[in-house]
Amino acid sequence: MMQESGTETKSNGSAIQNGSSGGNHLLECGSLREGRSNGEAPAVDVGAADLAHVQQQQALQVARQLLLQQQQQQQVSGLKSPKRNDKQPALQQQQVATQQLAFQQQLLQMQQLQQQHLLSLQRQGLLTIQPGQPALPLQPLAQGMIPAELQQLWKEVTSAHTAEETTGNNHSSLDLTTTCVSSSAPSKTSLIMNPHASTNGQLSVHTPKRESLSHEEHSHSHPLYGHGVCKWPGCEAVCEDFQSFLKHLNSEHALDDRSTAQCRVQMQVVQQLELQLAKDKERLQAMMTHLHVKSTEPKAAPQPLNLVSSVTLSKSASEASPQSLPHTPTTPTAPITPVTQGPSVITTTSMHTVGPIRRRYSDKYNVPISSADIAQNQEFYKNAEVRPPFTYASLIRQAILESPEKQLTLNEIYNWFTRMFAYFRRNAATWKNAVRHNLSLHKCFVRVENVKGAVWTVDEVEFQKRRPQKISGNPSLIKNMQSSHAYCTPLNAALQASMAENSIPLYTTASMGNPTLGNLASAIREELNGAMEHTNSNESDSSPGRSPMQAVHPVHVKEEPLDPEEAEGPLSLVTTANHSPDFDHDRDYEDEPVNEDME
DNA sequence: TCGATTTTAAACAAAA
DNA sequence: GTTTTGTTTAAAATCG
Repeated sequence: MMQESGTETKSNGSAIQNGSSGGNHLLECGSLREGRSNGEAPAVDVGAADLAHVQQQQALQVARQLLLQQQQQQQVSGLKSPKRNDKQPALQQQQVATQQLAFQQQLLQMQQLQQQHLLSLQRQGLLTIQPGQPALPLQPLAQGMIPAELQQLWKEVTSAHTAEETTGNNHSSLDLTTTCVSSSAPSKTSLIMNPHASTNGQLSVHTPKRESLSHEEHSHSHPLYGHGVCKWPGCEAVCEDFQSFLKHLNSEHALDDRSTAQCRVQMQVVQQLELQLAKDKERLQAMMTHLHVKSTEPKAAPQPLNLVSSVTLSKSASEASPQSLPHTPTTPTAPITPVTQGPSVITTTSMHTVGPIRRRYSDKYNVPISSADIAQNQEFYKNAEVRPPFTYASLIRQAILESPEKQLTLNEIYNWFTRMFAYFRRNAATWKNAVRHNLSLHKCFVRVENVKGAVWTVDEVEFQKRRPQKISGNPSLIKNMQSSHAYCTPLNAALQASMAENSIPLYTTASMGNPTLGNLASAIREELNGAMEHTNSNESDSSPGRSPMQAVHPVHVKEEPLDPEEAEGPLSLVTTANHSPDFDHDRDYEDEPVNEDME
């Protein structure tokens, strides 16, 4: 009973209080982050140099353990002698040579496994090798595993072996601090295997602080254990408790070729992600520089470019959530709608300083084109409390057309709004009133008495009746539209590639996996093609502008008049929507009370 | 400047 | 009686 009624018509203040976005948004945030932390796109916050260094350390660590393990095995199998020392240099040398050979073979195996895995990743689109990069990271075991390094490593290991023997320390537990201390590389300290790792062969760099974690804490913070599942790459074995997890680790992920290779692969994955992130950051900076974007906070919440130049937050939104935008950490990506009205200065605060600004008709021609655009924008608006640059009528229509039966109740329309747009998770009183108002105002929305009650449908004919002549007669708009169409594709491709390269979960699971988005994509293609068709019929029949799109996504071209109403944005679509709007992928919102019973 | 359109606010009534 | 739904009016803002 907390719906907008009562508070709705009084002031925004109460509506703001009723707004669900705050808490829900945090939930989204958590969910998203968790999704990302599940392996696909780990948050890497170290510099490339640091990462490389750590990886190098880890590589050395792997190799050390391989050797130590071999040595131990040999000792256990009878090679060890109580008095084996310098008195038998020839025998030892022979052993050393054998071990070195085996060691190199192991390295080779690891390298091959690693390359296979990377190839696999590349095939899956999880990794993309840039043209400037080598086709595959063929450098031996990542960085530094050159022959000289191997020799150095071998010296370390053998010296450790000797030290172990001389100290009489022949128990099976390996303490690599000893190794490091006694090695010729004193800088490589702090490589301590934790108690768990010492038994399971887990490779990790632990700080003393980490070492001091209690068992309880550790069980909660172990990066390979979470939600009762082993998070070892490709494992996902269910472990009821931490103890069973440890057992599982020891049994299934012991120190062997496979585990070490997987470790190496993981390192490579992280490295690739880091490299990609760095490249994309650089790319973003260059783009923003090129667009004269003033941004002192590159990590600030991304903003849809079109929203600043063409459409920005409404007055109520600005007043209601003056800090919502910069505090939107979950935005996976900004809409890639291009700016078509000249260079605009985009700042992180501009949206709040502009005051009441409304959409322009020209937004129609700023709409993104490709499915990736739609998907990305969808994701953006789902997570960022940014006002979508679409009219209420367009949104309502889209909501209805997405429904399986092309009809929705008012409450279902409400839910669609809140589900698809974070912006509409607050100020419910305002926008719900607007929705109702639009439903009543526009003739294209037809109320139908149903068995369950009243539902709303869309009268497409009526919808498209409205002022079709306006667009075709405006050369500037047409030009905008075409130019937009022309250059937003590479933008989208770039983003899509970037997302794919980084295997951002949002992209793969939510955007691409959501049938609604595909529906939106096809719908907008239709709309655009219709617009282009219309445009071209008025100007010239040659249609170079749309050819790229159609080459990739041949769609039906609708001969339909465009009207400002439907043309306000990506969601104002002449759609043949036929997908079920069951938002299985939107579980972030499904459990929100706001969706079931708005405020 | 003007007309068209959209958004926002508000009042009101009917239905659930 | 309360809430939801639906209608209508009005004003402000935006854009061509």
